Amino acid sequence: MIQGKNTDELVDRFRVKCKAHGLSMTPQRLAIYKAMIESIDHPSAENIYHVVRASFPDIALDTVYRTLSTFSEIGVIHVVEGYGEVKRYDPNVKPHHHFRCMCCNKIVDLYEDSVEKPKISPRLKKKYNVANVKVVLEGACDGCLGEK
Amino acid sequence: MIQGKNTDELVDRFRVKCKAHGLSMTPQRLAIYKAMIESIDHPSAENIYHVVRASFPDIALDTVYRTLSTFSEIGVIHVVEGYGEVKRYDPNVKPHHHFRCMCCNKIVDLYEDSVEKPKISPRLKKKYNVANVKVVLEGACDGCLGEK
DNA sequence: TTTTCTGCAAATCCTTTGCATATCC
DNA sequence: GGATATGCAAAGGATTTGCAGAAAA
Repeated sequence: MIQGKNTDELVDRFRVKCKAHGLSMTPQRLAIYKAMIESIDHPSAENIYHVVRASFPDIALDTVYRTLSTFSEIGVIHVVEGYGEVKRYDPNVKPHHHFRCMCCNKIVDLYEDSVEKPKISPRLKKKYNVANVKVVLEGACDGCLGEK
Repeated sequence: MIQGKNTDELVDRFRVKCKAHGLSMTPQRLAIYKAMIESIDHPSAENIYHVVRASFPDIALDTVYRTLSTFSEIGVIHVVEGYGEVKRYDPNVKPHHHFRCMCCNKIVDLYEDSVEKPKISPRLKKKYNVANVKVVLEGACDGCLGEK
């Protein structure tokens, strides 16, 4: 559950946002959204499918995929870890950060002098045995802006 | 090319690291590694495959996959963006950060009070039209540590 | 000569798509 | 009633695997 929110408030906002984007409110969509906000971990499409099947035995997995994709398009949810991109490799094994162009997916190395490592509380560092910290700036590169 | 490095130095270290891990030095592996360090952007397996085919017309794509996977296991390269994981979704659209357990892939939301946003130079912010900054702490969660 | 790699082909896994029917507004 | 969403089935793309022959130590 999201910090400092309750289900009803979230569902209300969800309805408003769907309407604003001209999306029909179907029981499947509502069930999928509710399953999302009641999830503990950050679920996959398959996870949500299994949860929603309890109330909708006939729902299809591809409906879940389609619906989650729609939701992320209208900003009701976000995709984390695994953007559907192919694997990319980096020969640079020294600590550094990345910029990623949201438009063409170019990735650029950034070094400590331009991006300062975020400060993490010692409590957190210990709690999660933090081995490394990744910072990714997302934006648009020159090439992509030039095209517009 | 990696900041402040030259090819020979990198290749030497590569040879040492392979030997240390008991890996044979094959011409394919050398060609793949060289293609990696000479790459501009962070290449995919397919990208590397196309480059290496210029000198090794018979190399198979799965060899490239296998080799890159081996390289990342011995720490010669890293995987960036797209860890081969399934897509995961987040119902929390407020700005926040993540912890990811490298062992079980659990993802936990972290808020501003425990992870301070990294400072980014205005030059960089402008250059890349930075829309958002993602911070991911990687480590091991309690559950995974307990198992050992 | 023994172990380790490679290429080939096939398999697997995740996700998307086309289409007819059902549902929403 | 017209537009939109769903379920079904099949396709698509990325990555992995089993295996036999080839190359490395």
